[in-house]
Amino acid sequence: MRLSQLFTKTSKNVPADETSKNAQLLIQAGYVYKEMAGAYVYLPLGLMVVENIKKVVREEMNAIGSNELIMTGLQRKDIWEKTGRWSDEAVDIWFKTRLQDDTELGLGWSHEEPIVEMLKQYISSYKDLPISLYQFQTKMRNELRARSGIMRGREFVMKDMYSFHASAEDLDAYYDKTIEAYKRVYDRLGLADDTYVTFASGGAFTKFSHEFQTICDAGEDVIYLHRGKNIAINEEVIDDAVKELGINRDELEKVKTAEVGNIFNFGTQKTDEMGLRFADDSGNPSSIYMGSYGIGITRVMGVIVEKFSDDKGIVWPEVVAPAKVYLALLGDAPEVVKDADALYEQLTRAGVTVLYDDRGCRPGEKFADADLLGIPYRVVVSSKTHESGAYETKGRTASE
RNA sequence: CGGGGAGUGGCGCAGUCUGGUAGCGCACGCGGUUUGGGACCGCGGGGUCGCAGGUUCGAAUCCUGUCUCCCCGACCA
Repeated sequence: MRLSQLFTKTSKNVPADETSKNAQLLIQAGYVYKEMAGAYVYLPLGLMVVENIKKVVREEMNAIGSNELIMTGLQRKDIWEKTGRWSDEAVDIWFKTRLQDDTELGLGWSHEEPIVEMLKQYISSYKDLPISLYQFQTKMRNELRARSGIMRGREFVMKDMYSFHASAEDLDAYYDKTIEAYKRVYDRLGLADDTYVTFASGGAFTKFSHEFQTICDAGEDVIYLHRGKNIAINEEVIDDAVKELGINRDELEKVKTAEVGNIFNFGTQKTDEMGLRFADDSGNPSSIYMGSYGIGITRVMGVIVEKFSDDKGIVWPEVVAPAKVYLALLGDAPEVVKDADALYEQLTRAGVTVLYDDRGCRPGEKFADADLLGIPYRVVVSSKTHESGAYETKGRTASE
């Protein structure tokens, strides 16, 4: 992409009404625009990052046999009433609205109930199981207080996956498979070193659910960690977990984290409540086992910015960066422009993503923007490089 | 929802205490000089001070109400 054609620009001033690092840097660099508290526009560069994260997640979910779909943002009241989760007492973050004929609707904050309802039409026999489905959805949650920039919004992009099984064993096996897939996701996103599979509350069928927690000062969670044994426990279940796992609490280190993913074993509770069943090999109706697995895509983006930045700006891991190379054209000498144009084309043809800074601004501004934007590699094309016949390249974090 | 802070050109701020009809930096436009780490000089455009009401000859400034934003807490299937 040519920067001369990009409508956003970087700013020297950071917004005063944001104190979180991720929001400041993302707004300053032109990745996001704040529409209101907890709701951000993903501008062209920001969208590229979101899509890059989604690509990694998509590949790993596909690899464990899940099917992608997109469900609706509008949701039916009657479906959620079946599990008692329509009421504001049960779920206090609902955005609700109504049709012109006064029919009440909800804006999706999760899709467990709707997907179970939908599957009644597609699952009838054990031959139809197991099934795993996922989507990237904009979730709407009426949080009391939005905060931490894009890390906790009222509207955010989430990957949610749901799996359905004929037996508890089959669900357990898939649950474990998903844990491994999630590990690969965070590994590819550059977060592996600081991300822990964490025991947490909320399992309906098992004692604990699992969360993926990334060490991050801007996070909202606290976990207890044993780096050596690779054990992590959310503060909310620390007493139970210590007992259950037979470990000494004193050996655990207390750290602040951000929840970047979670997985739930629902057992047959939800499918039973909603009447989703299958015929086993004897033709008898049987309960279906369900798992639910989430990754906050935009939150992950925020966490990455929080963790990977320096005094000059963002330092994106290569897989998520909006481009791999920042091509800085210095000066406007025709032969130099020709060099840069040619290199841009050559790299693009070779499948290397490039932000081509063909703007008429001064070198210092281009270097500063390259750093602020956090592009992994910078290539300079100038009259000097035209003379020498060699381009200058530099890694984002390399010193001059 | 409780506590604290803040709303003044697109962004960052000063001015508010001690009312007299708005200023600076960035950004933007024009001209010129520049051109390897966010250049410099000159000229210029853009706000009526979150919104509503009140006090006053006169309100960004005082009073009342209200909306919004940020931080801490509570909350977070």
